[in-house]
Amino acid sequence: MDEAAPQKGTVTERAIEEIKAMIAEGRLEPGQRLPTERELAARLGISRSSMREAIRALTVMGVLEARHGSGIYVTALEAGDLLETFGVVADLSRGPRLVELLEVRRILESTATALAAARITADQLAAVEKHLAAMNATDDPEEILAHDLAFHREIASAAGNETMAAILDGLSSRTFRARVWRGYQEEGAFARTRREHAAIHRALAAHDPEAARAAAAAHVGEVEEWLRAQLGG
Amino acid sequence: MDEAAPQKGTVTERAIEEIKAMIAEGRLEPGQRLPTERELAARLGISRSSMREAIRALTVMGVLEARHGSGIYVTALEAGDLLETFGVVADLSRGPRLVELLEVRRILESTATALAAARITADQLAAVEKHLAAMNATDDPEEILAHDLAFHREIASAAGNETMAAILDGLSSRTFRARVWRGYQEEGAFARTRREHAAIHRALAAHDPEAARAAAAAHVGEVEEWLRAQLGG
DNA sequence: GCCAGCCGAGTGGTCCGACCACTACGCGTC
DNA sequence: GACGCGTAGTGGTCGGACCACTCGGCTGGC
Repeated sequence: MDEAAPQKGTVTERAIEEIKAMIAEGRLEPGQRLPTERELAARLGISRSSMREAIRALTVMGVLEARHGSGIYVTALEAGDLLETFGVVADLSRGPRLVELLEVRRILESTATALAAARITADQLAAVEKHLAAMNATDDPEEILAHDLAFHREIASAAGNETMAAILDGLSSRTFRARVWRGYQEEGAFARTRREHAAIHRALAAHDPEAARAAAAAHVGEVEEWLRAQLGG
Repeated sequence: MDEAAPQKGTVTERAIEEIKAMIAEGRLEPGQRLPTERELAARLGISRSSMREAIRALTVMGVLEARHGSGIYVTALEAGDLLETFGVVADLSRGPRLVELLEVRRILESTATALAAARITADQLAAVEKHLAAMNATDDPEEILAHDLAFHREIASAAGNETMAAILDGLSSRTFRARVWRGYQEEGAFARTRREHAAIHRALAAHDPEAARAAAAAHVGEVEEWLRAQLGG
């Protein structure tokens, strides 16, 4: 019938492209359920094993979601779904690449904080303050890190760009920060971090974008410079 | 013997984490060859099928590279390898998400262009000019788009941050731009785009970071505003 | 002695069929 | 009417078989 398959690349890659195209062209809507693995495989004329590999790849990328016993669904395709893999990049980057990543974070974080200063609501500001207080009230590094992350996430969210917030979240992923912090805290940078956070909060409360941008840039730049020095000598 | 497996999640997910951990902890170096699929599967006590799904997922993410008949290798783990999936995000984003993505691009592109203005060498500037000239010398939309992409990639590269360049490359991926351009060009924005590119080039040649930042921000912002208007009404 | 070509072992790529684990829905029971 | 059980159907896992390709060593001729 339709043996026009050009045979480009592996069959699994073709399957991946096929499903991506279905979504991009609107043949599959976010949240919609896909045909079963067995039918998808039959439809493309490939084995279920190959189709499963394609589905797994898209699942890991956050495009699809497989529910055991129920079916395969397209995710909401929101920023958070698709940008989760960004954390992997941060986890596997090393050396000079890590500094570059931190530079990207500095650029985005400073802009996001500036935007947040202009737009933040009272409720959002209260949430920021909650994490700031919790961060200063404990000595458990684990807990401090968690509230630190939430602190910045809340700010990024207040900037009104969920995509940017998701990227920043990935750039500040757990292992990434933990790795850098390990040696950083030992140099008494603890107090400095606390001061920087206070400065950021002050700028947000005053709705001062320029001050917020400067404070955020300095905050990230601090770590950036330290890391650069570590690599240099 | 060692039945301490906590059984969290699917076996494939565990395999993915296992391999990622091997790389993150330095047990696997960039470029190094992995054991065979069959051995990896045996080592983790899972079937080859499941292991293949894990490998496929990591391959798509740009962490691993499978060479038929030869073996599986860790990629160089350079920015380009890992951030290739970023293009998928751009391809699948729609509506408000697309505007947010463009906003992120505006922020990064303007900063990258400003950095490039300060650091660009004569050779790099010549490369930029080459694409600019080629872009203005043809009417083929396909070719224009290609040179447009190369124009910006060259600039991002001159900024000295390969990670940022890779991200911008993903944000400007083929289908992403083609999709937006389709309707954009019809409104006579062609001449305006050409003027904006000229302004960017002028700022680069003059080594004027502030002018470069403004020109790049305006260039991206132009498309951003148009897209925002499309969605609004 | 050297080089070209062949060839086989080993690798990833694909397929098949079976079974397990879980979910969802309907039917029967209370 | 609500509850609970059973069953059909789904994704998850497994094992084995075969194909397509790569690469190194071997063989043969020059």
